[in-house]
Amino acid sequence: MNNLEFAKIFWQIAEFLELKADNPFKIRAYRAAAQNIESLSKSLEEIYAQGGLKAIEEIPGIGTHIGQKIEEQIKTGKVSVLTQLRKEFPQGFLELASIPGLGPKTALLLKKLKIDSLAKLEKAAKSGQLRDLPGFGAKKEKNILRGLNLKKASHGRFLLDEASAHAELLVEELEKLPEAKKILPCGSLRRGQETVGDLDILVVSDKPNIIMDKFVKLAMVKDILAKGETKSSVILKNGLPADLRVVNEKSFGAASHYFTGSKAHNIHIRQLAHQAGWKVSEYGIFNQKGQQIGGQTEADMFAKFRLDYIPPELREMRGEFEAAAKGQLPKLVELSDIKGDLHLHTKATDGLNSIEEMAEAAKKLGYEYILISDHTQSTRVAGGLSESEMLAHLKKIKAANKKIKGLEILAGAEVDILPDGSLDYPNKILNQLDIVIVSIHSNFKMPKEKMTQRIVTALSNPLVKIFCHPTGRLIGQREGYEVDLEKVLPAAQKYNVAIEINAHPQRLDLTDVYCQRAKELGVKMVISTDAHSTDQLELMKYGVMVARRGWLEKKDIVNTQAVRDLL
DNA sequence: GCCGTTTTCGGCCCGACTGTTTTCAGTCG
Ligand SMILES: Nc1nc2c(ncn2[C@H]2C[C@H](O)[C@@H](COP(=O)(O)OP(=O)(O)OP(=O)(O)O)O2)c(=O)[nH]1
Ligand SMILES: [Mg+2]
Ligand SMILES: [Mg+2]
Ligand SMILES: [Zn+2]
Repeated sequence: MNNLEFAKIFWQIAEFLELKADNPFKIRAYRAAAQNIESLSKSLEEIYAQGGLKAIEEIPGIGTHIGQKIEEQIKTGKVSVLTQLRKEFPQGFLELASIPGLGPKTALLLKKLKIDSLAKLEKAAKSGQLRDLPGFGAKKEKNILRGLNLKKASHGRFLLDEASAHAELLVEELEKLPEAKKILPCGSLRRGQETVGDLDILVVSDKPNIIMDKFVKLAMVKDILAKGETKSSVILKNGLPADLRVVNEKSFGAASHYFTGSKAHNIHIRQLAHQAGWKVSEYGIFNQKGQQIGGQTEADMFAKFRLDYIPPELREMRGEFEAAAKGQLPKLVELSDIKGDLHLHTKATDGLNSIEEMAEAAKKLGYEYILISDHTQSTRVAGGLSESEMLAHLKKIKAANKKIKGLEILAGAEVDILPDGSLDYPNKILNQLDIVIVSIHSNFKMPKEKMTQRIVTALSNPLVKIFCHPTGRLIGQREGYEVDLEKVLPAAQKYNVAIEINAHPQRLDLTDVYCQRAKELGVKMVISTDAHSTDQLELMKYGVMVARRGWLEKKDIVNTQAVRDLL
């Protein structure tokens, strides 16, 4: 069982306990444990195999009880508490609480009335059965119907590029309002999380009512969920929800910190405030008399606690406070550090543009080099090149490199790793390439052991320099193949192969927590776009975000180096 | 259920919006 599956056990236990109106702090404890398990870069199974229950209990947020449940799952394949809870609730009941605006209290009430599925709820609401319940009324009943519709129409989480694009559009609209003095997109988007649930936009203004009135009337707004004088929530026409928060200038720092999150990070800084005899809210840092003593700038939110500034991408409760207190935060890699793109395609295979077009676009980004890396023969669906076609393609790349000044065009290929771990071309072809990058495009459904061996075998070829999109996952479409990164990463280190952070918003592969692990193991990383067209070269920023979330610095990233120092 | 440079017991972040209330509960950020 992988860590995400372990985490899911505890997310579910938390959910069930909430629906039983159990102790809220116990529920929070389960959620904290789930969150921390998702942040681990080593598998619980492996931690357990190496250090037993004791090692498991050293994980933050995991104590004797949750530790025992992990042990039970490993030993017996189930957690009896969860099995029991599942029996207490009818199938489909959990879905009720996923309706926006309908929480655990209401769900519990509905259960008593035997309304325990979405269909039954809809029927009850439509026939006016809910309005007479205690604490209910006609409006609440209508809101439940609206919530049902919202859930049906819900798009789920959004990829980073679509969320970013809509944030930019929304910011453009808000910039037209003279009452808006500052506008800052916050939330998971600012933290560079791989998917985004909603936009969280902060505005500074002394005229919050005017901002709110104009905000909810914007053409891009489809539905208004709530509207107050400091906070409003809407759904945009593309289905993306957006929250707007308006504060005074003097609260800008505290509010941007609050609204950027993460929630767990926020709670921690509020606990630090408590220890110092202060209080932190989105309005500032306050002393016991209630006077504001800080929080006008975001930097001050850290400085007041003797912490170095923690960049948004690190605010995930993954050790950032300890590092900031000791002055040991990494100096994170930046987009402007990137000197080239080492994974791109042309119309020789499944790309849209020519070598020259890709090169010109790369020059416009200020790059020093690119690697043309088209597909190889086994990847037929992508127009993979036969040996002779590749040799001809090579000549074209070399010719383009001669022709185009101010950019080094390196000749490479994204060589398929065959099921037995051998490569799609013999070494006599690979020898002629400047840089060989490799990846898996077929036979995804191998057992973990075999897949791991397949990859390690490929990486052991001394001509191989980069392993691309190492897990093969496509966000929202398919899980990655089963692979033991605890073996692949050390192999990459041993054979001096760099691991790719694929910057495509649907891949973002390797993920942040494994980037951190790779760094620990001394593995070099490279950030590449896998661009299939000139405009996709600009996806680099999303890969940089992943690297930053993985605590990586310029020196950890191969393509921040000059071309002569590459690999 | 977790956790401890004041604690191994008694805390656990703080505030906005809505609908139903006549002072607050529920839900959410
Ligand atoms: N202090 C505190 N802050 C919270 C809480 N819930 C949310 N926040 C803050 C931190 C979040 O990053 C920010 C925006 O909330 P969201 O629900 O939109 O979460 P976020 O953007 O992190 O993730 P998302 O991708 O939208 O699911 O508000 C909370 O319970 N307490
Ligand atoms: Mg959000
Ligand atoms: Mg939000
Ligand atoms: Zn590719």
